[in-house]
Amino acid sequence: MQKKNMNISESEWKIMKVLWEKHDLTLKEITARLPDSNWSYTTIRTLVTRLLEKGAISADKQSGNFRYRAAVSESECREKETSRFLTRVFDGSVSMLVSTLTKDSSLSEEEKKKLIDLIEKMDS
Amino acid sequence: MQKKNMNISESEWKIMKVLWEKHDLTLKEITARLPDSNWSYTTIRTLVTRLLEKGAISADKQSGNFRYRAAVSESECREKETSRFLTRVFDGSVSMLVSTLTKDSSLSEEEKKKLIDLIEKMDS
DNA sequence: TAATAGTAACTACGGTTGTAGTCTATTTTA
DNA sequence: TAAAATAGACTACAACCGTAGTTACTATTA
Repeated sequence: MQKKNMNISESEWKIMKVLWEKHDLTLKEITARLPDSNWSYTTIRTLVTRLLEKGAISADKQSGNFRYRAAVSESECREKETSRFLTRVFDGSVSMLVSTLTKDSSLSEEEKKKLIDLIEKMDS
Repeated sequence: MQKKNMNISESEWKIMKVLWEKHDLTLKEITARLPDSNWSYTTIRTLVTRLLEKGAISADKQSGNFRYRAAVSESECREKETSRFLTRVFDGSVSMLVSTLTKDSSLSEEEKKKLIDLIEKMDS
């Protein structure tokens, strides 16, 4: 509905990820794609309902059961979340964020290469 | 108290930032350093109390009023938040995050330079 | 058609967060 | 010393979040 400044909670993000990967899924299919969550069926339903209320996803019942699909794009949500996060934690300073990222020991060599690649391309 | 997996909310972050910048402040001094917030005195007090309960800050009353100081470091909090954020939004992929950052048009030339600098130094 | 099972809707409930008021104790000032 | 200001403790309350149960509807199957 509103779509502006919508807030997707941590649990809801997991649902969104499923629907970004593949859309027009039924609740059952969503559930099947969340094997690592120990959520009950009703919990997943509640999350889906809340996302519907927020306008983050839409429901469509052509035949049989409702099929749900993301109504907002992954990149859009990522950008918004990143922006909020950046402001809250790093006062909007990208370089401080990246500085923290590079300090993180869990950064693999491969990731580092990708990073460098990205930055190099960005400047061109 | 607990210190592990403590969650600092958006509003609470603003308090923490003040106390990271300068410690041993009284409530009044904290308030004075939050000119952009329209919080009432009691709101700030509530936030400070909650941070105390969470163990994120400590209070000390040597003489006169309580003086508050951060009990957790800024870098520690930033790392934790970054890690949580990265997992939630980017499935832990640093390169996807950086990719999103570089797409952000609000990135200044100066920031870009800093970024490149950071990455170059990181690899050495 | 009646029982069963799956789906959707409604309800629940404690914890967190944003935001702030009131009451009480202490300190300062007239 | 009495009044006023200040600080701290306790209380409030709605929205949001994590998690899930119960009820009602619908479709399938015996």
